[in-house]
Amino acid sequence: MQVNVSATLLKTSASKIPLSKKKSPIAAKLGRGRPPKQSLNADTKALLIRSGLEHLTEYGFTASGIDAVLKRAGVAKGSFYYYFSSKEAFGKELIASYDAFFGKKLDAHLLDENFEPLERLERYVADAEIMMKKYRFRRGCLIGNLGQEVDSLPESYRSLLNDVFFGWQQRVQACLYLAQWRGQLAADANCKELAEYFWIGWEGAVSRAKLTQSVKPLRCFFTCFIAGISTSQ
Amino acid sequence: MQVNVSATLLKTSASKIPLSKKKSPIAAKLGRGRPPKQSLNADTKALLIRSGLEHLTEYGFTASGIDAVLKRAGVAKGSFYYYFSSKEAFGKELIASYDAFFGKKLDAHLLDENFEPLERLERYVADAEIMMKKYRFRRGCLIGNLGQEVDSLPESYRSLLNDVFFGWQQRVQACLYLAQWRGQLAADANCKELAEYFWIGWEGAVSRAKLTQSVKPLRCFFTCFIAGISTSQ
DNA sequence: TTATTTTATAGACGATCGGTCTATAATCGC
DNA sequence: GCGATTATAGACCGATCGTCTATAAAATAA
Repeated sequence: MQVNVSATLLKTSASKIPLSKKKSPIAAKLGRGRPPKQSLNADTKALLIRSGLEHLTEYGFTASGIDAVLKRAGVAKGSFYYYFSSKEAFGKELIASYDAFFGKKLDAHLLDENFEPLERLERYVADAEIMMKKYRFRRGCLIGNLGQEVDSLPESYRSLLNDVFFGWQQRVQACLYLAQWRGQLAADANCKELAEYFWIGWEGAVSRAKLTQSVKPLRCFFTCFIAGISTSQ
Repeated sequence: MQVNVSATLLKTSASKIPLSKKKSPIAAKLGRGRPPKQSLNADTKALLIRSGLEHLTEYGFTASGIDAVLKRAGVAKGSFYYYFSSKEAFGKELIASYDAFFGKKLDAHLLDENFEPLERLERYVADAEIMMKKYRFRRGCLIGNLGQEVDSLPESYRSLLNDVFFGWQQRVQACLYLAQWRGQLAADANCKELAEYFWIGWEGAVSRAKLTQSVKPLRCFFTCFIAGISTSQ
């Protein structure tokens, strides 16, 4: 009812004087302003971050428009710029959020004492496979995506992304050291370099899995990676 | 006359906004039309492709605007849409051009009988290092870039990119087979899979080299790759 | 030569979309 | 209650993409 009224008003004013900033005589503008509490919109900011992660893991930063993120979240633009000062700031929060989420996942696998170190890595990879399949190979790695387009991004992103990769690398490195300690990896293996090597190749594998829409690149990578390090003795 | 009419219409509709788009009264627009032959503008189309390659290897497809490509080439828009029906068509020609260029480079190295097969691969990698340094780690691999953003691209691009990768993979595969034939690679090595593995990891390494602006990822990748395949016997 | 067609360039234009900002309303603190 | 704060709706501006017209050199035909 009120909805109809406001729609009519809008249409009228729009057709006649599109630029007029009339104070609408009837303040019955529905939808404007802060909505009633009953909206179970738990946390708009968290919603936006979630939506942003979904979009950016799929399309990257440049190709992701604010509007699309908002639409998926069912939120209006005004809210976005209430919570984030800019797309750049939004991206930084996404990086932090993704890093936190992903770090936890990595730890859950790589510190899992129920399995041998290299098995833990394998289980992480298997988990990633499941997730990629679940999202039909549309979502990749946020950090990998942003890393590829870093030259079109705010320069401040570069070190952020490098730091995230470094954190992941250290986790894998620790895992490899443990394997080495347990004699499951050659004593002369360079765990630091191998950890770096792992992430370099893994990001390539995720990217290729998106392109081919298949788990094959992930498996190819991990199979060869393990074969390569386990026989170097 | 028609010009004036349209201008008038425009002015009317835009009368509200003081954005006077003056049509210069004198049509002495210099530079209009086909330019004199003396312009040694060898081949505008080739120029555009070259400029496009430079841009897209650096920024990818989505982040590269037509205008930027034109500006770098010193060409006006009219020419662009004379040679290419759309940005999508342009991108396809870029892919084809890059594939041709890159295929030649690969062949030059991988078929170079002056070196052993694995040395040839190493020499390709060394060449890539030089090129990345030369362009200050700003230009990556066009196919890798587009592959990463394939979900934001025309769907027709996906198979194109896959095909290009497949062609490169076959070249490396042949090189590995030769190494195997010469006893420089384990007889039971799976050359097909290793060739796939190579490109998966190599693209990851190029991407990371761009991010870190360093050759280290390239070297890390190749060192570990070679170590992994040469000891698997 | 002169007239006509073809080739190629310059850049204005409209539609759309990204990011920012303003207006507005619900809620909170006192 | 009543201002201050919180949070949302959407208008606005500028940039970009692709189309379009105007223009003129070059090629071709008469």
